[in-house]
Amino acid sequence: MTYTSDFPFVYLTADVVAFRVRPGTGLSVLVVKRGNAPYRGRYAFPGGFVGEREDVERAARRELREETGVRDRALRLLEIGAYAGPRRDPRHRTVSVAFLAVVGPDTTATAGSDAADVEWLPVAELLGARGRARLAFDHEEILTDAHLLLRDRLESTSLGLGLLPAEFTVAELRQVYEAVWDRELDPGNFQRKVTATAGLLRDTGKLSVGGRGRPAGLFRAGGTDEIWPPMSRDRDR
Amino acid sequence: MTYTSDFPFVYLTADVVAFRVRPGTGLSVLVVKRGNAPYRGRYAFPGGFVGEREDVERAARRELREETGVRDRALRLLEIGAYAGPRRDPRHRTVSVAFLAVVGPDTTATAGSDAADVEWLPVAELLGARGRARLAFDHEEILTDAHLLLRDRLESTSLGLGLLPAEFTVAELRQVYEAVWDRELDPGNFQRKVTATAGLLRDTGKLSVGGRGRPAGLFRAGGTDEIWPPMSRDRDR
DNA sequence: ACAAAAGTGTTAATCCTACACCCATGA
DNA sequence: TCATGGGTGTAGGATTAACACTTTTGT
Repeated sequence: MTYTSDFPFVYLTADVVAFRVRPGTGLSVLVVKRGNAPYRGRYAFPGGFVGEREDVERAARRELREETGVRDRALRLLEIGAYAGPRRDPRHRTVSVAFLAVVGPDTTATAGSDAADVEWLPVAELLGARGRARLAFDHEEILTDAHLLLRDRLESTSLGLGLLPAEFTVAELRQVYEAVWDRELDPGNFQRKVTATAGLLRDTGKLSVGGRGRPAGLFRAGGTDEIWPPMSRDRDR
Repeated sequence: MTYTSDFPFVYLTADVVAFRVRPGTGLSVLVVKRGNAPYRGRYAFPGGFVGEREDVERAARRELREETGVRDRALRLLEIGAYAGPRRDPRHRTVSVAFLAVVGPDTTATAGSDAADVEWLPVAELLGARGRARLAFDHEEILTDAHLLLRDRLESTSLGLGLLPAEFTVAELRQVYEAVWDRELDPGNFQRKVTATAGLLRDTGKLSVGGRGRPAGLFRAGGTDEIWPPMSRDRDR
């Protein structure tokens, strides 16, 4: 059908910047290789038009589900911001509301119905000096903002727990922080900090198996979202 | 003219939540009384359509200028978020990008060209139990978000300085914090904190005149935006 | 036994809070 | 002189950073 309007209008899309952390590859982000112009061959974040009566966050959640199969209702999306520059899409003025998502290390990319290449790419590759011009549209700016938001939220919220399986050790949680902050943390102090923050972690009583050294306790998310006082709080980053 | 589209589209508007602090009335926000349906008689934030080739932030700046005369290029707008619910405007789907602005205490509301009532209303009146249903659309939610953002930014940035004249005393800055946080602060500790934060304030060498008690030093913004370690950092709020 | 990783103890530095106290002005 | 607010001094508490040290496992 054709829509008509007496005023200038824009298209509305929802984009998702989904982060994942794996021991080997560190912090990665989910991208789709574009098969068509504009920006053919470059990477873009999963996203698409918001349905006529659809909520923007719901659209973002739908995009994430289509590319990863993640349908966790508890998964929270954080709004990064609105990207609305008049020339950001050469075809038509488009406003994208971008959301940040964190998923577990076992989340894989499932090729979308349009047979596009869906990949997890390390953030360092995309934002480093060598990685420039690999992202489509203004998605490099979106990634920069998303990365900053992720780093910031790890300080004072439990967002980092979303990057782990349901049960995890304190060392795994520390490695998540080290990957996101690109910085080593003192194991002892980290241990004390997260276990002393009331409600952040729940001890399962179980111990991890395998691995070198003394077995570690297994924890689950404790339900509290706020970390107070915040983690880190250093100004060298 | 008439615009046509093969896809569903939305209107794009920019809204400004401008805050002001005055000794008597505390923290207030700039609103426009609506003269037409929908929500006739309720208050809305200054805002309007973004021009076809206009940047959203520029549109917000234009709206603020039209209602207050403020044309300060240095005035920074902080994005609060995008408001895009499918039913937030009963006439047509409209996406509003809302910005936070802080202006000096002498900024007055200038009636717009559409002769609408432009007023500064205390935030407490609009968000308190008695003030419910005085704002149009989803502007109560926007105000809540703006208020939270303002309170948060005062902790770690120099944003509060925007609520003062070019030259001010430490006590005036403290009163700004007290108005925004709705909480009394220890004058001595506040003095030490803001003067010890490198680059935050610049001492003019001049002293305030009039007023009771010992004259206070007059300061200007020092240029640094970051306050580290942050102000306040208490969890009683 | 040794290496490796988990987890605890300890100390010193930093920063904030509370509040005492002196300073400089108007009434 | 007294009240008022500006500004500094100081002691105690909370939190962190650095690192030593013990615990518990695999090799």
